[in-house]
Amino acid sequence: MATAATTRSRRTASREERRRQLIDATMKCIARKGLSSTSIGDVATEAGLSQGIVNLHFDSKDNLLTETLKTLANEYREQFDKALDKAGPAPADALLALMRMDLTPKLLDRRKLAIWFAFWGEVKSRPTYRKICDEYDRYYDGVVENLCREIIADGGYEVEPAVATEALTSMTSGLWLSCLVSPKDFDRDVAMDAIMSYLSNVFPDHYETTT
Amino acid sequence: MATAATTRSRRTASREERRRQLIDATMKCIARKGLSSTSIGDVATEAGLSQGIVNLHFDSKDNLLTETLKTLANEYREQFDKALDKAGPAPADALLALMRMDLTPKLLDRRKLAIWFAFWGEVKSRPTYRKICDEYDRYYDGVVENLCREIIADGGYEVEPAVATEALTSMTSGLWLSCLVSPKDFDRDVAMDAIMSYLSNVFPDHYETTT
DNA sequence: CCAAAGAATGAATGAGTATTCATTCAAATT
DNA sequence: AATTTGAATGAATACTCATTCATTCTTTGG
Repeated sequence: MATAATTRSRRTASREERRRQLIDATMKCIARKGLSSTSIGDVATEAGLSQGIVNLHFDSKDNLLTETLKTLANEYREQFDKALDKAGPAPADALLALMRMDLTPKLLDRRKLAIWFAFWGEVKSRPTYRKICDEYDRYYDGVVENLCREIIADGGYEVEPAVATEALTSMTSGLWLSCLVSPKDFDRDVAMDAIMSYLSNVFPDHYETTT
Repeated sequence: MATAATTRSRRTASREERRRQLIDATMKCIARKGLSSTSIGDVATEAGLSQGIVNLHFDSKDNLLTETLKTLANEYREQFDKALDKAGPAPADALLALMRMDLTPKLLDRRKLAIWFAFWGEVKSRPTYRKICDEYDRYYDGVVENLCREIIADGGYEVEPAVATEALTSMTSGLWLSCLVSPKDFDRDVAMDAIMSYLSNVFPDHYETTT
């Protein structure tokens, strides 16, 4: 017992703990190697566990990936709701807070983006992925559209709420792509300015130009 | 034409013909089954040819995929250049033509989008893909930025050319995602309105509001 | 302290797949 | 026709990888 000092972390963990640990490992692998070359063995190794562990807790690789996507989407939603909560009651403030959130370093991190795009890349051929993404998107769009509607009513602007919503939400996901593909050129401030150029020109009374 | 191999007359085709045929088959497979479950055998079957054909013409699967991405990017660039050519000399017209092109049914087709996103999904883990995408993007951004610069100078607008460019190009790729994930809800007219809401508010003298 | 239950292992299995290459075939050349 | 050239085939090879499961290890409750 010379090596008694090595307090190996508990060999057994609760079901939820292990699932979460494996999902984290899956995300790391996808970010590093891509979805197409992430094997169940890679995930187990990344988690420091054995071959069979994934099927023990998730039954299949397919299921593991679906659960990973759900977790990713839930994490985003938590950020989203938290941003809404923190923002003041004014719709203009809330909308700005949501836009800022999308460019938060925590989210706008190439590893995280890589995972989102990995799943989006399979959306067409995997209806399950599409449904998950669609369901969450619908929620975000609803919130943004309501905010836009209030701002438009308040300011007497011409634009349709649905149109402004589409413009803003598209812009943020497009900025993500830009960050993923051209990390060298990508500038968070320019990205935020791009969003502000929309807000301050379409909703001028709510977002004064500071220039 | 169910399969490309309808012309059974010639068993042998020129090198370039076969390569193109195989790339087309690859695109179809990626759109249908996704990148991760497209095998070299699938591609050969889709092309109506035999197992070994891909490695005969492309040496490796990796190379086939890289060449497929290059072809996809070239096709986009052709559309881009053609749209620029057709548009009048006025920068505002040229910019509008480019935006319209991005929403052309020919490009905004879920099968095509699925291929783009499939490659973007692997960008982080495959430097080659990233380089190809980045290189083309740089070209488009340059053209759009020059158009924006001229429009801004002409209209005396406040916005930075780089900022307007980021806003517009991000919006179009974001709209693509929207079409891929929520095809039911996606509306081409709303998408075009979203772009117009930017143009007509940021460059009001160049894009009059028609409402 | 001892079972019983549950968690984790890791070797074995079998399906799938990229790549190779000896052979077959069609067209061009002599 | 006979020969040469290059395209195409498809069976064989040498992998990788998801899944299974008998066994081993930990914890817990009596």
